[in-house]
Amino acid sequence: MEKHIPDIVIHRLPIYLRALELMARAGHDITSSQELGQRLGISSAQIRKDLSHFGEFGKQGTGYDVDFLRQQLRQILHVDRVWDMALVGAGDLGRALAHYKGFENRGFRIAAIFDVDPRKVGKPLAGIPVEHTSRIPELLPARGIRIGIIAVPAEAAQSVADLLIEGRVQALLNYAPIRLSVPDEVLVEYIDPVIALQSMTYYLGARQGSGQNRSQAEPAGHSR
Amino acid sequence: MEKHIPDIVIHRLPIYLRALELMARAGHDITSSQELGQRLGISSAQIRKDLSHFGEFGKQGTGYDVDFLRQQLRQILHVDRVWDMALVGAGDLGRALAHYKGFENRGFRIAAIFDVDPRKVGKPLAGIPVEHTSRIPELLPARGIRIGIIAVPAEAAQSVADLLIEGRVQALLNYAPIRLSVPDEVLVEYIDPVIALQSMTYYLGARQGSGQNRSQAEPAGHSR
DNA sequence: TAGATTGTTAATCGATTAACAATC
DNA sequence: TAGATTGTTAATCGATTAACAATC
Repeated sequence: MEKHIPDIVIHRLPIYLRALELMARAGHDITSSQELGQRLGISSAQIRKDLSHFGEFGKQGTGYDVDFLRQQLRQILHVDRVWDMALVGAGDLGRALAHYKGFENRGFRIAAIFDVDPRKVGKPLAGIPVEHTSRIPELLPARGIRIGIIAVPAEAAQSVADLLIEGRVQALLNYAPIRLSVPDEVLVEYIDPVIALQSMTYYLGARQGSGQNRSQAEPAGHSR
Repeated sequence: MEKHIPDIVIHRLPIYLRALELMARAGHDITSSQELGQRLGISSAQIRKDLSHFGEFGKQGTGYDVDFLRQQLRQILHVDRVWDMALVGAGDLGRALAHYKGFENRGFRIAAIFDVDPRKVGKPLAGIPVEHTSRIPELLPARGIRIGIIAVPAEAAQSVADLLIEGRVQALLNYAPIRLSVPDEVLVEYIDPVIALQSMTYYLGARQGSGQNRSQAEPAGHSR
């Protein structure tokens, strides 16, 4: 009987894990909620509270064993295994993802690549043969792939999502700047750099620039 | 005398804007908080509350003029102009970002590219000459660039951030899977696909797979 | 006018933090 | 033992939602 754990807590765990991996590699054996919090800009109380949803991992007076907590988080997040993923889109972004070294060791691997461009189909990318997008529903279930990455233009993203779902995928990482409509049981995470940039320019706009970049005509003024 | 607006509200505005751009392109003239909310999976009350921080943009009984609200949000987020950005890292990811069409029309442009690889320096990428990373502090201020994108390996990310800050950059978009330490006044947003993926595998792990992907040795079991 | 939807208030809900007993 | 840090409780803080008067 699992009690419900807030989604926002789940989203912080990978950040804790990433910090612990780094500490482990730096030869750190022991840490504390305070040290971890300082490093991440999070209060120590919050880290202890978050972890307490899953069990007791520390020792009073000492803190946490870096490697033990790391293993526990890997289990909790289910990245103590390797998840095969299907990448759709072999353009520039797809290429970058296919070559990305950061998946290895963090629980993920691109195991299949799809594109609609006949010039790309058949040729390997990062050692993986590119298949035609239309074959997604046929090929995925047999390979046990449960995660899809969408790296196609916005116009194609929804139809690719539909194909992936037909292929029994349960989680989508969407790089297209568009909201997907999917069944309730399918998880979606979005990556859109412009969304991140625009929340920074909100704050930047109010500040002084360098004085050099005012060449562009400044429109009517701020809201209000 | 601006009252303080919660950061979480600011982070939702670009999502509203993106939806409005889409509606505008689809020929939608008018919308309502309800329609917008349904489309985004957000309550209508929240949308009205968020917007109310900045003024009154709607009409009782009618809703919002799509184009007017879109223009207002563009002003509020300061993307009613074009922001020049410096891209650091001309590898696969840098290439993908340099060619990315999604910056145009949403307020951004890559105006300078840097890399340390002498084979890349001097050659153009997406029509922009690649300069050596060491020239960042010298070149950025003169060009009025206030935003930097970090697309280099994790090991190099902090030193690149330091160079960008020396070059007077005020906002960083960091693709390296590492937390940067920067002065308080510098804004940072992080993009790490693995963080997004790991929060989904938390939920996926508890579910049934297809039965085919159990070939990999399953470790000790779930937490607890 | 009747119907619809806003902007806003007050109530609810949930997340963060402070504090501390337990204990290594 | 003295010092440190956990896990947890209760208090605080902040965000979301429900409801509705205002009004187009």
